[in-house]
Amino acid sequence: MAERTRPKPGETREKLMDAALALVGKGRHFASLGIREVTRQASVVPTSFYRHFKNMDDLGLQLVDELGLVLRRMMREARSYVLQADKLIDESVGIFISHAQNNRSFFMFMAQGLAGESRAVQEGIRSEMRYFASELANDLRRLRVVDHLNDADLDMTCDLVVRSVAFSLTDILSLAPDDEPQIEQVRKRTARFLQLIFVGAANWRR
Amino acid sequence: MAERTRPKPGETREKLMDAALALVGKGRHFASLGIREVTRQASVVPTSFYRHFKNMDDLGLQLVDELGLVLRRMMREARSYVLQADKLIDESVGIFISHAQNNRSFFMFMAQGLAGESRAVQEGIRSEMRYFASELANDLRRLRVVDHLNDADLDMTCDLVVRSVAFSLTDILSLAPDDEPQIEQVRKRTARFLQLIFVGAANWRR
DNA sequence: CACAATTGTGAACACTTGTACACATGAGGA
DNA sequence: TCCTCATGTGTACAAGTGTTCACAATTGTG
Repeated sequence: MAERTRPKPGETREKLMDAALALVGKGRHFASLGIREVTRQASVVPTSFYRHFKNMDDLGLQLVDELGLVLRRMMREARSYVLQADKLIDESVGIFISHAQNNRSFFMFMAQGLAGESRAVQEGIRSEMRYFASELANDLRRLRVVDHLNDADLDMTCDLVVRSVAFSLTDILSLAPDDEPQIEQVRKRTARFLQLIFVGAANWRR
Repeated sequence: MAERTRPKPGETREKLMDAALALVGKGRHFASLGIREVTRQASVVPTSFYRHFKNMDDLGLQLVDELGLVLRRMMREARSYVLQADKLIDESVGIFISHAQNNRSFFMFMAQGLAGESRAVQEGIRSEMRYFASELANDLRRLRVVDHLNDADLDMTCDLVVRSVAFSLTDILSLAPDDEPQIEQVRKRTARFLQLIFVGAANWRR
C-alpha cells in the first residue's frame, strides 16, 4: 500500500460513520446522503464503502447501535448525579440537554430517523426510546417517588416523559449551539412539562 | 399544444405538489426527492417544475401552507363535534387520528419536516403547531374547563398536549393504514397521555 | 382581432451517482 | 516460508441529476 500509516481494521468503517454523522450535523438529512458523498467526506474511495456496509440504510442501522451507547452513557451519568429526588427533574433535563449539545450530530440523526425512510432505522430508534423509558421507570421505582402507581401507569408516565424530552430535542437542535438564552428557555420549558406530567402522575386515579 | 385537454393554469402546479406528496406517502423522505423524480411522477416534463417553484424547498414551503388548511379543517370539525367537555379528549383524539389516516401523506410530510433539512419548512411546521396550540387554549377557555390556570400555564399545557399528539402521529404513520387493532391501541394510549396531562393541569400549583 | 403574458415542451449540457471489476497491500496461520 | 483473507485502491460505465435554452400552445385584455 502506498500509504504511510497502515489503516487498522475498522478504521475506515469508523471514518465513514463519522462522515455521515458530520454531514447530518451540518444540516443535511440522512435520507438525502449518497454513498459517494459520504466517502468523499471521509476521504475514502467510493468502493471502500461496500467493504463495510451493504448500503446507506445499513450504515444507518449501525449508527442507531452507536446511538444506543451514547444514550446509555448519558443514563449512567444521570444516575450518578441525581441522588436525591427533589432536584431530579431539573438535573436530568440539564444533563440531557448538555449531552444533546455535546453529541449534536447523533441526536440530529435520532430526530431525523424517527420519521426517516428506513423502516428498520425507525424501529431501532423507537426501541431505544422504549428501553430508555423502561430504565427510567426502574429508577423511579428505586427512588420510591411514585409508589402509588401500578406498573402499567408508571410505564405510561415514563413513556410520556421520554416523548416530551425527545420533542424538546428538536427544539434544541433547531437553535444555534451557542444561543444560551434560548437554550435556557427550552430547558425551563421542558422541566415544566415534566413537572406537569409528574403532578398528573401524583394525582392519578387517587 | 398537442394535448387533447388544455391544462388549466395551476393544474401542473397541483400535479407537482400531489406528486411530491404521493412519493412521501409511498415511504420516501421528502429531503431525498429530486426535481426530475417529482416531475416524472406527475407526468410532466422536468422544465415545467421551474415555472412554479424555485427548487424543492420552495415546493416544501407551499406544501406547509396547504398543510395549514388541512389542520384548520380538522379543528373546525373537532369544534363542531365536541360540544360538551366530558368526552372531549376521546373524541378529539379520534378525530385527529381519523384525519391522520385520511391525509396520510400530508401528515407524513409534517412528521418529516419537523427534523427536515429545510430550516424554513421546519419553522413553518413549528408555527402551525403553535397556532394549533393557541387555538386549543382558546377552546379550553371557552369551555371553562381550566378556569384555575393562568394564561401562561394554560399555554404550556396546550403546548404539551399538541406535542404529545404530534408524537403519536409518528406512531400511527409507522403502522399499516388498515391495522385497526394497533391503531386502536395508539388511540387509547394517546387519550391516556392527555388525561394524565389534564390531571396534572387540574392539580397544578394547588 | 391582435398582443403580451403565462404555461408547457423537447433537446442538450456538464456533472454526479451507484456499482462492478481487477488489482495491491498488509496480517496471521500453516 | 508461502498462502489466504480481509481491507483498501483506481478505473470505468451506464444511468440519473439539475438547469438552461429556444420554441409552441393557450390564456386574458385591449
